[in-house]
Amino acid sequence: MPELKSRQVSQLPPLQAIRVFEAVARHLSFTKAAAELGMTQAAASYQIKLLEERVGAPLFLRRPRQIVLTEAGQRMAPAVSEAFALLGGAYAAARSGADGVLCVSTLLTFASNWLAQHLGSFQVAHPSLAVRLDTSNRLVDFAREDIDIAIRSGGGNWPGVEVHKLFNADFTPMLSPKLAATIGGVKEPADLLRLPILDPGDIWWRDWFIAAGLPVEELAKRPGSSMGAQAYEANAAIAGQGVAIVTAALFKAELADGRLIQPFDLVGDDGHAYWLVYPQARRNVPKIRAFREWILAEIAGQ
Amino acid sequence: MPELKSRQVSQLPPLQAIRVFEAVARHLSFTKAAAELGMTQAAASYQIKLLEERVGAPLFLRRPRQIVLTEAGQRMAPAVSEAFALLGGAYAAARSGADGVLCVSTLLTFASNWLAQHLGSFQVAHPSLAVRLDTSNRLVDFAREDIDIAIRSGGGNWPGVEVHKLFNADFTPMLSPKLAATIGGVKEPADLLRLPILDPGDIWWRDWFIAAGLPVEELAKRPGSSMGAQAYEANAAIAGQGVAIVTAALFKAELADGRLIQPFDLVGDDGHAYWLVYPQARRNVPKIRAFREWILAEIAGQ
DNA sequence: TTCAGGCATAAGCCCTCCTTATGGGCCGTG
DNA sequence: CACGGCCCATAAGGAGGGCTTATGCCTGAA
Repeated sequence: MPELKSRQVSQLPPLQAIRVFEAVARHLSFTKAAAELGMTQAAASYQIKLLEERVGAPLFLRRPRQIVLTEAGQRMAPAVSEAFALLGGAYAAARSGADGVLCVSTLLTFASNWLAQHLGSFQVAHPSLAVRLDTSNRLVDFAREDIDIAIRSGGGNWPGVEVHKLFNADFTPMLSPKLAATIGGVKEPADLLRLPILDPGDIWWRDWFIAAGLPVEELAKRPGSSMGAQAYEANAAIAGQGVAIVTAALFKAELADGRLIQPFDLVGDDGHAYWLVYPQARRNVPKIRAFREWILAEIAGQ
Repeated sequence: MPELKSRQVSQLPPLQAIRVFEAVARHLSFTKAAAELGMTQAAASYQIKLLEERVGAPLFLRRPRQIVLTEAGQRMAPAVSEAFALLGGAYAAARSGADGVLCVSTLLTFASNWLAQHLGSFQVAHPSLAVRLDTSNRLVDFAREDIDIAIRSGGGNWPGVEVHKLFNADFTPMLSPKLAATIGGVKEPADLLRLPILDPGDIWWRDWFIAAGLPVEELAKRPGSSMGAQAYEANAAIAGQGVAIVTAALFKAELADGRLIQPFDLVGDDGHAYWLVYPQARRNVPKIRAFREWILAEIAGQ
């Protein structure tokens, strides 16, 4: 589409030439401007000549020891300088601004039970980085959502993204000590059958029942009601409403202070895990690197 | 100097990519922006990808039927648009501004005796063009002075410039009728010897004396005092102070109304002429073309 | 289900733009 | 007054950026 091109070219200045012009106008020297721009004096001369032909008038007067702006050049220089300052500012803002806010997409339970307790140390380590949490159970698509990094659970084989395993998504029943006491304590898996089971339709219950040698049919009999997130079911369990099956690693605090107890060492594991995920192409972006290094160290150290 | 280059590149955005970004951000469409810029959709996609890598963050979210700006993109877009508006304005101003003022370097006599009487018709024909006269006898150097077009006298063979002959710089004696009357009229060349001669050192006098068969030695006897411009000597002649040797074409008005008379048809001609001169490279600049066409027509028509 | 619209990607080529090399003009200096 | 230095212009040549063409994928509409 040559006609379009020519139209375009005629109404917009050649940008590289303008960049050179700006520098030359500032230094009033081809040589110095070229040095600033990291090119040779000849290149600067070439670009200015190009621009002068485009504008249709000389922009500089070549005097013996120096150059000065022509009338046309004087008209152009201030606005051009201002425009470049704007561009530089916008660019820097986008760069640092992008570095200044980290958007983390995370699963609800991970956010409330792990991030909430650990994020403080990240913010201490990176005071200039603001973290914006985006809680969602969807599998985030980095091309479609404004997300820098995500916590996902699953098999870990997603294309186009870098993944780091945080911990296995194992699962084991948990309940409040008070509820356990109502039946004189939970000693063996079968004791659970005497208690309400939260979200009995969860595949995890089935797996765990099988592993524990309990009859799976019992699950089907129960009223099924899922709350959609481990954190909610754990809260229900803490409130004494039943037994939840959750990932132990996410409830260390509750286990430690006795709000929940884990009656059996037996944990189920379907091979799923919690993963840190981000686009491969962005692995070296500072804020992403910072978050990755922090979370991996934090997980390893706890 | 690779280190300079890399420094530079890291602190200034890639301009072509930014230009594309601006268009894409405006249209929220790669395809439309590419069309506006006169390139293919693939090229736009390529440039945006490049810029996103440079910025370190995606600038657009690719949604099914459209794209939207990311946070980083939103931060960048307004300033970038503004910067381009500035650049466009500056460029246009330089272009049209340059078209709006025509700087003419002219010889003093030509200015006062020809341009002053004719320029009006040029300004009527080109009301948007302001003419700035720069009177000087120096041979103007277009590279060093802010001059668009010049009137010169001389042989007409200057390198690098376009020349058009206006009229021959011939020369012939002129004097006021009153002065002629003091010796009973000037009938033949020898009569001049009885009158004061203005700037007898002028080479033109010598040439004309030879052509007229007068003794050249007479000239050397006279007190030499040059006024440096034909117009001044002509004024002296009009005032009756002596005989001047000037170019007839420049004094048509004075001859017509009788302030001056040209006693002899004999004119000298050393091959010099008055020329219109401008840089070859700028022959198609509108204002230069306009002035050239006007002055040639004016000269031819009078 | 098919079609159309829109973006991404790969391969390849052209042309821009930069470099090196050289020359000219002007200044200061010995 | 000649010489060297500074600065810009110009020519020739080469490398790589950036564009095009071609193709694929995805999604929403008919």
